[in-house]
Amino acid sequence: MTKPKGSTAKSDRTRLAIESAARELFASYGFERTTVREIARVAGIDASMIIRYFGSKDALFALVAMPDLRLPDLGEVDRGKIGETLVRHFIEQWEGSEGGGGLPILLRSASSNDDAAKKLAEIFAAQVLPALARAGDPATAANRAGLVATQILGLALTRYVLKLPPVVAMSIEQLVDDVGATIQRYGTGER
Amino acid sequence: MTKPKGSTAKSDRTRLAIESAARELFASYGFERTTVREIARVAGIDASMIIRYFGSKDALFALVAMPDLRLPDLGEVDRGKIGETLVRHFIEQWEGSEGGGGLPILLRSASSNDDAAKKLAEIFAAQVLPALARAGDPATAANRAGLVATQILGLALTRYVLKLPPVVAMSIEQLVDDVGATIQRYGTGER
DNA sequence: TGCCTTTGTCAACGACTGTTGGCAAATAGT
DNA sequence: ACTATTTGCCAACAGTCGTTGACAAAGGCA
Repeated sequence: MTKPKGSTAKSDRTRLAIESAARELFASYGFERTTVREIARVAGIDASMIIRYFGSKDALFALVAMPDLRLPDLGEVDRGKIGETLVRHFIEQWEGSEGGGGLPILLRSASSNDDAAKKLAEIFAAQVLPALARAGDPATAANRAGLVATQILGLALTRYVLKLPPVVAMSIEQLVDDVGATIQRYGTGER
Repeated sequence: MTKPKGSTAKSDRTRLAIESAARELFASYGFERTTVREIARVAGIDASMIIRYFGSKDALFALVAMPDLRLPDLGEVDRGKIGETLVRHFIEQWEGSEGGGGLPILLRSASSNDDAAKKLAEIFAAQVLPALARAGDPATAANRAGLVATQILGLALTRYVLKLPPVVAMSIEQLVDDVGATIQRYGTGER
């Protein structure tokens, strides 16, 4: 084993440095184009340490690409402001520090990595779907969650991954207004 | 030079076989995970031929990843059916033969390939933006095109790249209805 | 002090990548 | 039929990838 009994070891700093570098590079370049040597360079240690600490590149990716969307309880927010609430929640998380909670990391790699795509699907099934089940007829929850996914992931893709100029240029408030109205309609099932 | 004067050469069949295999593999696995050896295997020839015919892997990709969206003239369609028209146009193109006109190819690779992302931005600026300029106030065209991009690319991503189950399960008519209403609002600027 | 586990570097492995040059077979032109 | 060009395969290159094992410094504990 590589792990001692306690967690007060001096090596925890290295461990965190590796995780931090991995998060940054995976988010910027995706899984395939991020090399363990580059992660090691940013973390300031040797590439072989990464294997010893985490077992493999895949294991390290699986560890840092576990997004927790931290969705609010939609049963407690104003029925008419579900869309606005959701969009603001996502944007503020993405705009915030440390890679926006891991979802951009997954999104970067999901297009060319089947495991990442599968994990993204699980995230939506496990977090978005149950949250939306409380915001309308549970029988149509999967349908509504799918529509929400097309718009939320499309927003994340164009603004943070592709960086399409007109989408990047828009203010948070405008996005909350325009996209929020769409999510409101998709999420609740209202016409 | 590798190209003779006329185009009646027997080698044109090989050229087309390479392009076809490249389109298929780039669309399925993206630029990074598609190897020239695999393209050659599918095309039934040697890998070195690809370099001789197209110069490099990048050049081949640039050639097959040139989507022409073939957007209809929005100035001639019913003002209230712009969203429906656009969504149906895109879906039918994607659902159709030969990789849906190249946009999925680009989308697969754009997440981890800067050139592909840049080209995708150009496509939208050169094709979607002018088409939408005729469907509302030209001053807000960029803004509206950006919003349309978030929804259209999000739909393509979730249905054809990530293959999220609830999105895949939806019928074309339902997508035209639900997503079409969003595009209608984004594209025309109406509330 | 001496010992043993941990932290780290270094060099190398086998597998893979895009790409190149040489040479056989097929084909076109005359 | 003879020749020159083109089409194709093969072997190999230089580079990079993830991963492994050996071995040197460092630190805790007796």
